[in-house]
Amino acid sequence: MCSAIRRDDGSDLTARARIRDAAIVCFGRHGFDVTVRAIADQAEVSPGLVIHHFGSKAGLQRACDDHVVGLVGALKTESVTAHDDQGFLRQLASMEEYAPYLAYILRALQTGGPLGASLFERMVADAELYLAAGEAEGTIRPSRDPARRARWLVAGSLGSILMLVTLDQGDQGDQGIDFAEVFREWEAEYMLPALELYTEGLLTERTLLDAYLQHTEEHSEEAD
Amino acid sequence: MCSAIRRDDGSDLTARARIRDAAIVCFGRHGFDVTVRAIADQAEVSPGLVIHHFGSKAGLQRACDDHVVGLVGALKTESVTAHDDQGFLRQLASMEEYAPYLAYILRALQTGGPLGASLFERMVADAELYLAAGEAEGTIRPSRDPARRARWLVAGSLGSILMLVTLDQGDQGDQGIDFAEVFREWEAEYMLPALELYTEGLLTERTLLDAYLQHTEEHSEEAD
DNA sequence: TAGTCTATTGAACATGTGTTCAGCAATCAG
DNA sequence: CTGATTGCTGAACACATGTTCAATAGACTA
Repeated sequence: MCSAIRRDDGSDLTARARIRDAAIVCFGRHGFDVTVRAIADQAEVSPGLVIHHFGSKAGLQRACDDHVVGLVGALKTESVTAHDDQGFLRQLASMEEYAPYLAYILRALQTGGPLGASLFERMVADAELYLAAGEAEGTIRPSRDPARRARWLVAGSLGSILMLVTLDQGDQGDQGIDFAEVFREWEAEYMLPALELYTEGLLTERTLLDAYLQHTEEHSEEAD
Repeated sequence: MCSAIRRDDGSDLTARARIRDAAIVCFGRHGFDVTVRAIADQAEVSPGLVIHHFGSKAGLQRACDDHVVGLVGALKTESVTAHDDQGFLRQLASMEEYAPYLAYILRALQTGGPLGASLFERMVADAELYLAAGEAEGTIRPSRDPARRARWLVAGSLGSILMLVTLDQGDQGDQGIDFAEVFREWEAEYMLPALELYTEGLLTERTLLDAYLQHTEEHSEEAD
């Protein structure tokens, strides 16, 4: 019935699971335009079987999305981390075996679509919680609009990582990117300016902020 | 010889130029996977002529890249703007007729490749100049590493815009995105948290920054 | 051992896409 | 008007890719 047979190469996964995992690897490495045949090769399986199990390439991608969100949910609940706004991605990057999932997630964020959007919203919500906690214990400055600040921070740090990965590495030949290495490099390059900005700010005067606050205040009065 | 004939619809461009412009529009709207047939339709021209003029689809994209960098260079020299780190993109967005080029540029940044990388470096260089000028006149705080700060700021703001555009809008049907509108929305959403962060910072204590500075100092001593 | 069932194959099909090429029409020289 | 040059067409070709399906192999039941 179920062919979860132990195989010669040591893997003991159902063919269905093997195909899904191979697809996650391929999608992450080469983007969502990889051919079904390439995925089938990676899974050491015929192209027909891929369709047989998932109905279509779109169905396969949906299965991958579902598997990834499930995995992300498990990771989140099991470890109450979220130590900073990139904590979750960092956690993934630190574990060698999760590299394919990280690549898949970054690809989803880069491409857009429902998975990317939902993951983004999730990270925004986490960041908001974390910032609120920091604010409560006095390490984070209060904001006039905490929700938007959280979105802005996540979009900025996530977008910057994505941008740097995209511009630096080309297609990287045929092997995946070492994301642990990427995060190390990112830290070496940008930890200093980020901390500088976060503790000391960028502007010496309040004029721009005050002008903006006054400007919006006037507009909200007009709306009354 | 040159068939720059005035046409019925009012355009007086060479077919070559018309194809190039159509390609920029299509690449920007739908990404670099658009078919040459779609481009040919947009240019009201046969698919064969596209290849005849540019040799291949890759050649066409190269021509588009060249045209865009030329246009960017012209814009930069003619107006000595760069009023903030996104000044250049904003300038493009403010001019209705440049919308296709803006879309093309964002697509190039999102996809990676030589054009995206070179544009990014260009913006980093501009931001560095602008920040140095602000530092000289006292409105911008000095940094321990101005070059990296400029990169970090550009990657963050550019990446965030790209991220928001990507996640919000799907393929947007068949018409392009109104980038002037996008920037307006972006401003309404994130101007406040950005200004807050830039003037007041995020952290209340210097402990993280000081710890990092001490940590790197120790490491540089080890290197001696 | 024979039979059945199901996971799996791999060749074939339909479609989409980049590219080619023989020919057409329009312009211009004589 | 004739001939020629040239920009241009659109049908055809080669190939890649998602998908189908008849045939196969391998495991389990009796």
